[in-house]
Amino acid sequence: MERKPTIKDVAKLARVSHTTVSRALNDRPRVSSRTRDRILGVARRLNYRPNVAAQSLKVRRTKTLGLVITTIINPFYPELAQGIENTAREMGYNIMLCSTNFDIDLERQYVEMLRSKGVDGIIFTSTHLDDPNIRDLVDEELPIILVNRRIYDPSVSNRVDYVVIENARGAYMAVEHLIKMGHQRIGIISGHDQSSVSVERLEGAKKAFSDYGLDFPSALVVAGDFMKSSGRQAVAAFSRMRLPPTAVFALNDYMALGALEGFLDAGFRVPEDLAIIGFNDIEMSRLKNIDLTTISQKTYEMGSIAVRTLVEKIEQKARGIVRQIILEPELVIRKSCGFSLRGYQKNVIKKGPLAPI
Amino acid sequence: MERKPTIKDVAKLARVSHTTVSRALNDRPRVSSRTRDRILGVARRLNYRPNVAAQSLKVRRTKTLGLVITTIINPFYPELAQGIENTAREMGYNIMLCSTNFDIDLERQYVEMLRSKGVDGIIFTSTHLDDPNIRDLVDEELPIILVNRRIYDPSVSNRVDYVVIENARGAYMAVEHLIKMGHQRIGIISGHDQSSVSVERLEGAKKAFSDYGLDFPSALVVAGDFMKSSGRQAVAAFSRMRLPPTAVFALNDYMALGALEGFLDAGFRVPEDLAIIGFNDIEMSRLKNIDLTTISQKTYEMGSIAVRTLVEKIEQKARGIVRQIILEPELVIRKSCGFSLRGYQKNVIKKGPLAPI
DNA sequence: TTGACACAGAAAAACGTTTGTGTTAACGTG
DNA sequence: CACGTTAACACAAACGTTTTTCTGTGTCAA
Repeated sequence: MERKPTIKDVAKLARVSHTTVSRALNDRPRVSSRTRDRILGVARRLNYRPNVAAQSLKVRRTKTLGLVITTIINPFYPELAQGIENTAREMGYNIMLCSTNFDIDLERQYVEMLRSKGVDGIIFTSTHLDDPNIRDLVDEELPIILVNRRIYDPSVSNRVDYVVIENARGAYMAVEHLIKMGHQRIGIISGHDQSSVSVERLEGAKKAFSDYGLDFPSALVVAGDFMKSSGRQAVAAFSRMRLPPTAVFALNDYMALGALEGFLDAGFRVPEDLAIIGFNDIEMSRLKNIDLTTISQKTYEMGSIAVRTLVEKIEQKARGIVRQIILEPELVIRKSCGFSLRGYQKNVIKKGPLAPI
Repeated sequence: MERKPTIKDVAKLARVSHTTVSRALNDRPRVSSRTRDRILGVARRLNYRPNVAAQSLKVRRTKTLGLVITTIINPFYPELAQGIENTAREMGYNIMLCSTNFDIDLERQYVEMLRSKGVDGIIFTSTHLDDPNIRDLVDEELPIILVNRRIYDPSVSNRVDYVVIENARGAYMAVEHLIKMGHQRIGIISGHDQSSVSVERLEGAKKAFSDYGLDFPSALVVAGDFMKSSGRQAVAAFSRMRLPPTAVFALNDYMALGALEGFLDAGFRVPEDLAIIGFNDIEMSRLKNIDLTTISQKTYEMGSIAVRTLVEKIEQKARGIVRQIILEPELVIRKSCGFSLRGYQKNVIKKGPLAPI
């Protein structure tokens, strides 16, 4: 296997210095169009491709972005990843995929790898509430953007870009929907407690209860971890309660689907015996025969926006400006809460929040 | 933001030459353990991290693998990607994610990018039957491995590594199951015709029909593209037929689920009125209330094996040896074919293949 | 006719590593 | 005690680019 042609090989054949070749290739001024064409011709003929390692050693950028996620198995992420990858490609960047499996130490290792490999920026979807890895990155001014989750650490939280959904509002809508359907004993399956998503959705839920004059049912909150199996396990916990819930809000769809399975296995009918609502609107939830009522967000868009924002920062156009983008959630009513069964009107008309939202 | 520390900064503080630092860092012989420790200490103190661009410029490897897939949206891929990513990390490699959206020209662009970035090897899951990009790569002896799909081009097919499932056998099992359940008019939703997966599953299906003394129902074959929506569209095609099928074999689960939706929408009951079987056993198929009967394969394993095989090749341990690995499919009986409803025995006992398989 | 000035191009330095070749000093060994 | 060996390290070249600085050649106005 003969060596790959370098810029010098091109130079030799085109009878110019390698400097000139570099200029021609990069469309820089000081080359006549005649020589430029000649050089380009030779380059094509040799099938020349620049050595990116050498380039980035010199210009200190790699046109590569790191993407740090927890696990691509969680069906929320593929759509996000697709939005990220497509947009990155359009903008001339590649994506380095890193999955941390929820392990903050693995996250640290990955961050080190990414920095060592000289990525131009990092997209985080695995942020912990006070993630030390992110704190370091912010301090060192490597461009990063947080997606879906954000960081609360006050020393960095207002210096870092992010794009998230308005989780509190989405959760509010979810719980409100259940309340309007006539439920009072609403179980909640929470998520990983180091995730802002969990905190904010819980907070939104609380506000809904309070606005409707109900006590927050702390006893009905079961800990989950955003994965399907934990939804299933939550069902076991619910069924051991003296007064089990009549409806369940799972902080994400994946757990909601696990819960759905659990309830069906336990002989419940959904929505007749029990209502379930989730959050995210992943593809599974949309399946006929599943038809999970949920809060949707523009996941693909979120990824796409994240990349555009990050690249703007990298390419200096937005240095110094902090961009924190919050997207709108939307209630998607399907069948898992019995809306069509019971009729919205009957239960609702007389039930508005006690105070305006 | 002050410059990142280089090997020379470490050298200066440790009062040795940068050569010695390099040796110490890479655990090479010619350094006394006393100086090694001193150097390591300084490196840690400075938070030194090697510049991978410079390294790979010198040693011509990047410890990075390219992963080329069609689209991560197809739920078959996340599990595969997870297997690939986890194993790669364990072996010290990073993954560069590229999704081609089924566009062979985009695939070419990606391959160029990957080569330019100097990846040590590429994992392909988007292979076309006679993929010119792969042909080129094989000719240039860049280590690659094909996953899930393989290439037929005789000039390369026996020079390239791959790990696939025995598609023909799996499809055989699927069709056999339907035949044993008493079906004769079996519709088939095919996949992308440039994919070996499609060809081989079709072939396996044919053999099943022939072994059981049935004609291959060419008229009942509808073209799909492995995506869910095409499964749905296939239903429309089926329902326009004079003699519609009583059972459907979709070449993958994703299309099977689309078909399932289509049939349910059209008022069919599954499995009572119509049986559906898929291929891949993606997570969606396992959902309660979906319960798609299908052919399963060890997807995560497949990714993991692919990486291990590729890395072996890269690290010279297996240069020259061609490794073509074929995994076993397995029939997973759930509810979409009515097995439990009708009872296997009743229909089957007297129906064996006419000739031994 | 002579500077001034573009212009096209070359030469050389630099990016941060790794590695082959020197160089020195200490240490045996006969 | 002279000589070879080894350990421990330094020097310098090299990897393939980009970029700054330098050089030569026309061209044009004064």
